[in-house]
Amino acid sequence: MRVDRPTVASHRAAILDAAGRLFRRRGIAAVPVAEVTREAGLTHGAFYGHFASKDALAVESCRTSMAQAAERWAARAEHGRALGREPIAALIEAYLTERHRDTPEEGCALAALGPEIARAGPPLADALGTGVAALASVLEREMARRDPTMTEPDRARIALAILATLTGGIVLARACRADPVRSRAALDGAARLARQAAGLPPEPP
Amino acid sequence: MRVDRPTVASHRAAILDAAGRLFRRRGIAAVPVAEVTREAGLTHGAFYGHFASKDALAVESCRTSMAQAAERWAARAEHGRALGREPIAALIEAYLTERHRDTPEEGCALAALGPEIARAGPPLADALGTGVAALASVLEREMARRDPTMTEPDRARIALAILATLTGGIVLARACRADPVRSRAALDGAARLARQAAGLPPEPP
DNA sequence: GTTCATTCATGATGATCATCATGTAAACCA
DNA sequence: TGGTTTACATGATGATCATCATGAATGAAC
Repeated sequence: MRVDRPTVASHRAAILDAAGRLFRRRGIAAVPVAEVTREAGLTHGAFYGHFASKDALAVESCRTSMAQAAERWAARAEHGRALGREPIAALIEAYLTERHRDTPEEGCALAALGPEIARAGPPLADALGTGVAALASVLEREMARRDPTMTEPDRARIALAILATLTGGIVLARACRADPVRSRAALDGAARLARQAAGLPPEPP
Repeated sequence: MRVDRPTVASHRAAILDAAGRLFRRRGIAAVPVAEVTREAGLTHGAFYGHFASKDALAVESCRTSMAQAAERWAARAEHGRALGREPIAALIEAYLTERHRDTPEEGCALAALGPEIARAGPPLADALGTGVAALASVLEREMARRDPTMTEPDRARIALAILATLTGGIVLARACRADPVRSRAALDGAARLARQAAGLPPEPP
């Protein structure tokens, strides 16, 4: 049963989308190819017509997840600015939420899969590195806009520090999920510190 | 071939030690039981005399890795103080190093396995949660010592913020390992921010 | 409309593992 | 010291997967 071209494209997109969600929720190694295709409305046999291997899917999935995250960040910063909100503060608040902690399948791939992907070989690990650069550059751009006198290395360092605190905040909040008070405090503490790094007042307005 | 009691204990310890290193280096799912026992100088058949299952080993391994880390932190803080160094500053500097980034098998289990373990069921995830509490309490103790007027929730929040930045700093540095300059900047930026969170001067003395 | 290429479903195949079964030799104990 | 228990090695077993092979059905190109 052959299908028309747009349908083929939608099948590929569905596989990629299902993989993005399943991988972030359960880890790449823990998700069988057959489950990804089932979630996409296909059977396992259809898979290798779209991707060369599970590894290739992981690379592509990492790439798109991270690229989408960078776009979302840029859009959220812009949206915040349009509402008179400090863009970086808007990003921080949107990131360090209980919702993000509890729905990794819709969240940041760096926080959900960072260690697993970083352990992988060059093609996959490089995709993550590229994604990290994209996220950092969103933060750097916003900082440059606010304080054009800051040197580029300083901007980079601070952007990465914010990114580390955001990622670590979610990882930590998930790690102590069984203790809701502590988990909540991890989100709050990380958010305050990230605001501090960005030179913003400690309290959300 | 039976072995005497002390040898049995040393075999169990060797399995636990090998598991701790292999799991942190490659991830729990990626390491076969047979490899753990081989690394411990035994064969796969010996395993189930010591642990009920691979899952049980993972729980025990997480427990001991985190407990050892908490002891190491406490000792390092003490050692720093003995040398006239600010204890939290000493912890931060020891944590955010290229060596830690490059040798996960000797490093922090939270940074190496946090997401993978947090996804797991209660017995394993709870072990991580307990470990996080232990690490946080080392930081809280030091902060209480420096500023006894601080409220307990504030201490907890700041301790978790520091922990998030440390963990995130290593995760991030590993994620962009292919770009040495950026990776180094992630370590430096996270270290500065962590010092700031602790109320210390930005520059290492 | 006919032919050809292609997409998907079904059903292998072979590898990798976790776990279990069995035998053996040595430690423990009476 | 002799009988019993036990820790370990070897060698299944069965499950889970990634990947491949085949065939049917249908879009696409002429």
